[in-house]
Amino acid sequence: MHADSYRRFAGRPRVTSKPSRRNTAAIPRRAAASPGARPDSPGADLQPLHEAALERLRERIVRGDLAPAAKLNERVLCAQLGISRTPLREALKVLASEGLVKLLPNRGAVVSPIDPQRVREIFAVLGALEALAGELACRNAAEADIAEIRALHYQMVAHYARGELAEYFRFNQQIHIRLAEVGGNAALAATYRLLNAQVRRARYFANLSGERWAQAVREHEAILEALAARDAPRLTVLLREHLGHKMAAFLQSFPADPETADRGAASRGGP
Amino acid sequence: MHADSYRRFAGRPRVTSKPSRRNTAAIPRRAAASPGARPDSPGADLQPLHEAALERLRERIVRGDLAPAAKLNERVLCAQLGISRTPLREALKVLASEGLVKLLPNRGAVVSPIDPQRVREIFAVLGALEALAGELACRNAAEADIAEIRALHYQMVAHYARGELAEYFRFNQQIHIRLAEVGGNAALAATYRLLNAQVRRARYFANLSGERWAQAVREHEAILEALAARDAPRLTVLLREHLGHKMAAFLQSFPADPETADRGAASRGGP
DNA sequence: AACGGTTTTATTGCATGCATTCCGTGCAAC
DNA sequence: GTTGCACGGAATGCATGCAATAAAACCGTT
Repeated sequence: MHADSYRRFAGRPRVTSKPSRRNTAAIPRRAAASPGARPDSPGADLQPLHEAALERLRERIVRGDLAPAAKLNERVLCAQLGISRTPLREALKVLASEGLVKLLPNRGAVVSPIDPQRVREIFAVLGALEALAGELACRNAAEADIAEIRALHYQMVAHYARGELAEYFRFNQQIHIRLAEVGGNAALAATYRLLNAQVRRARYFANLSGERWAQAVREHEAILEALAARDAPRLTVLLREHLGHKMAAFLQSFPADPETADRGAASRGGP
Repeated sequence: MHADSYRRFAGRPRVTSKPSRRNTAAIPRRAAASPGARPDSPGADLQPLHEAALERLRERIVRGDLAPAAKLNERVLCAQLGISRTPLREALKVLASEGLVKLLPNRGAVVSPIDPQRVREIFAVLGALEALAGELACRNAAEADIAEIRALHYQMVAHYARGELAEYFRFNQQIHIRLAEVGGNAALAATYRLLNAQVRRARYFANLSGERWAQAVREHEAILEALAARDAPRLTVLLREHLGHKMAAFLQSFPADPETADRGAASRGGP
């Protein structure tokens, strides 16, 4: 990881000199408005520090920058983010409620360790959510939405062709997120994002073989076509298979306890 | 502005080395400035204040004590809970991430208003989750789990027979929660609880007619029997129908104008 | 050297002070 | 009568200080 990624947040090391004006330098305070608004729009509301810290920390955890089980020292994070402990602690509480951080009372916070059993469980829930998402997408998505997903797909394929794993994965995630969004159910999309963030961290532990990677791309291709044809039953099956393969790839790195394996199994039931 | 003098001696020796009891868990009604002894309950556990505040506020919101769209004044809540603003604000941030509270930057927090469209969306997600929960319950629940749900069911029926709506509803909720739990998927249960809490508040807007109430009890009866028989396909259908009826009952009686969200006691003792 | 208990140190949890922002109010201008 | 704006009270956002707690270091005893 290049150190420059953090430079934007280390710009104000002297917060403690005297009671001065509010911190405005370390975390660039951009508009908290809906996507589409320019970050530097004049007159836009500034994002509160606790919210900025939340997003930065969540990003770092999901990206694996902050490794599972890593200790989160408040003082260190404050220095890195250039904020005081109050907004940082507010952010940590939210991350804990999201499941990305574990709070040990009087002993600080750690990044949630990756528990294979828990990952299995989340995969099962994601399976149910994706099935619903697929149905809603087939029914409600605008043609423009599908076109956008197709564009994302081609970008993803381009990165696949170049062997750019990180970029590939980014678009891969975007496709799944958009699929959950275009059905028009915001609560579904939010829930999907929440759970997806928790398993996204596990991707580093799944060794993506060349064959599996190619297969995943083919599966995405089929998913896209089923969506374009608005063939909900077929899309549901494809999504379930795709997720099952993804989980299997993960479980290869984390051997499963056969006794409890079926507890997290993806939902059955024919289309 | 007064330039407050900063004490330079940071290494101030600590006076106390005695194992003094932590502030409290029950959240005292008085200012915690005095470290003096207080006749607190003997079973005082060591729950942090922000966590205790979180649970209390969540309970009050879900129960409707804090009505939808009610303004949450920090100082008032601090006085009610007997804590300072720091842990209170941490709790509010978590409630916001759970969707029970809406934060208006620089303008405070309000209890999330009940948006019929959002409730519909959540019902759809709950449907997908209940379907998965039913399958897992049929497959994995221990006989003791089913017996426990049956016991809850009978208690619920008893309250129905007495016309005790609040108690009936409490057991009703417990049954659904347990159903999500006994399948052994903790992530599913947590997600279900999270979303369920958001729609539970809407129950006051659904006027439960005598006929609908009786029908709901019959539906629960059938659900219980399908679970006892571990008939997953039938259970899935029953759960979906039950949820559909619940949503229909809510949507029928929800006031057309969302501004009528003014029932319930917003805050006792407030101005 | 190992062990139990005590002091030290680092870190968390909470309360509080202060600057900033928002909103209502009153007054002036149109 | 309406609009615009300055002013003031009130509430929020954040930084910081202090107490409480757990881990680490210490130290004498066996």
